Amino acid sequence: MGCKSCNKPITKPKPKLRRGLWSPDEDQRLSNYILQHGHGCWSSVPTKAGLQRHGKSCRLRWINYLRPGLKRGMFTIEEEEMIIALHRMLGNKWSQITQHLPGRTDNDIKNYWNSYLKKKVMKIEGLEAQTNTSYTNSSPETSESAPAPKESFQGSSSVPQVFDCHPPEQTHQSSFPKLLFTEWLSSDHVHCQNLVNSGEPADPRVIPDGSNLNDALGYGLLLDEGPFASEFSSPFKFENQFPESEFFDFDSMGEICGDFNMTNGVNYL
DNA sequence: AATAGGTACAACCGCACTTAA
DNA sequence: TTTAAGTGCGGTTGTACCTAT
Repeated sequence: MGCKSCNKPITKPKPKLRRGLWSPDEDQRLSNYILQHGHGCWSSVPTKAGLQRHGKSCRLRWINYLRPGLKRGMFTIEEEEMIIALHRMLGNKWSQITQHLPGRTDNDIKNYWNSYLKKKVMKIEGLEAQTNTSYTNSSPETSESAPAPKESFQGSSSVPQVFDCHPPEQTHQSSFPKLLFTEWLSSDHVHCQNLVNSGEPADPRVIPDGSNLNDALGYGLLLDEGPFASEFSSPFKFENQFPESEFFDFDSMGEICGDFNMTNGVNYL
């Protein structure tokens, strides 16, 4: 069978294909080709771009490294918190988590999680387990092996999706102050610096050491009160947790992510 | 200075899904 | 309906770099 998009039969891959790290020259070739012609059928890209690589390898290189608009460098506190929160809800659905972090790739996020965030979350949860034994739902395996929730997201984010969260009674057992996710993020410009610089949250709603968002999302603290509770109309919803009118709005997260564009001077596709 | 261990990042592998013939 | 190729995704591995001993 031929390639769907280029309508040409694809010859079997050449036996001599390069592997391993990409050279600057290869990057340049691939980048030039795709910017001029688009990728079209990935399997034909290497040939047309003059590369001795698998189409799959080209695709990965483009998506994870060469694609315009990628954000390089350290993750911000906001991104970190968002990854933790999303991972708690979605599990290892990196592609879905990536949709809410413009400029980051699933590979970036996956690597960051595996190398750093996972340990951080485990540490936080370990502390929580020590200090508050009532948080039994915060099991380490949730973040460790992170199987996707039974009703986890399937398909694209444009399709209405339902979160399967913890039972609502937990909401009222927590000693932590209640905090809207978007509300918390809206104050990020303030509290993040406070957290980092002073070690004490300026906002009493914010819990130090990055645990506030985890707890808020993990124990159903979000959206049951607060100034923005009535403004949400997103398809995202904690089905078993909130009244009909109270939704968890990822569109708002997207707007917040928009700040990244501005602050980093990066244009995203 | 040498080296072992840890970390971060890039790339590959294999599976599942989609789609066209 | 079947089959084969393309594509996407998550898991894993390889490697360069850093740090502690």
